[in-house]
Amino acid sequence: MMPVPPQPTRAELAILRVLWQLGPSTVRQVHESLRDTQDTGYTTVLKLLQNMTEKGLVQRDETERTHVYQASLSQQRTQRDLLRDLMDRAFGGSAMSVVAQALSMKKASAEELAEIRKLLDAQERRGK
Amino acid sequence: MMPVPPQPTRAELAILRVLWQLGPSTVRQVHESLRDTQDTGYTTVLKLLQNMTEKGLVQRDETERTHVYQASLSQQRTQRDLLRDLMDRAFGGSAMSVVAQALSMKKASAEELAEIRKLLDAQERRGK
DNA sequence: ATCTGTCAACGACGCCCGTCGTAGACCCGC
DNA sequence: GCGGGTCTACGACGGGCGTCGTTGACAGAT
Repeated sequence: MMPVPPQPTRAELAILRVLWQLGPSTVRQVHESLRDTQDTGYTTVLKLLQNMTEKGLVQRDETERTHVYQASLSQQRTQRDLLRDLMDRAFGGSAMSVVAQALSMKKASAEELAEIRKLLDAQERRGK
Repeated sequence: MMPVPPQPTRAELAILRVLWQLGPSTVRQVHESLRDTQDTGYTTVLKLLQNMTEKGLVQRDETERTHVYQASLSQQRTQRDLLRDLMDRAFGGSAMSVVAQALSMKKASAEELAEIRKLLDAQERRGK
């Protein structure tokens, strides 16, 4: 039993995104949902999911003949881990630099900006 | 000549961080500066830098016997590229999700929060 | 001229990742 | 029961990455 699964690779993350969107799914479902953007063979998806099961990234229900996979960690949690990692590796651990870059990248809409302000308020309240 | 260099790997990014901090440096300098945190052999650093030269991630001045390396892209630019990539892969391209995660991760200091507000103001002004 | 240390270059290795071909198990309809 | 379709399992491969050993060139000191 792996206590905390390792970070997903690119291909693995693509699969996780499908699982988060669809919920518990079979290989076939994942493969077809992935077909739209990627063109990965069926067995490739299967192999990935097997590897991911071994790593603890997904959990497999094999009571039925066609196994059903679901992500072990929530999307939120995974996003947090990935962002934390990048923050440490590329931004010297500075959350502010990340925010600055993110803001400078895309012209956020007025609503988004307001949303962010709300987040700021909440954060400030929590901090005091 | 590579128009736009590929994304640096983990080890490569560690080296870039040193180059950004020290400015143009020799292999030895990079190696010693890296010694504090990592324990990578000298030849490993050399090999990495050679690869990175080939990829266009760094530029090499070989007029002197001991070559001098410097990063091709600025830290800002690289941070932007990396964050963009992660945003697309893990956050569905939503800058706001990234900001939210970043804020929720670390309790930012009051000064940092104020700084972010300033960024927001600037962004809003630019947007209109 | 020789020795010693520093440096770049080259080649090799082990590992992981993504990909796929193939085989075996299973189920269903005929 | 037999054949065709679906599914998992297994093994292999090619490429990239990080690591290092070794070699050869060069420079400065003795």
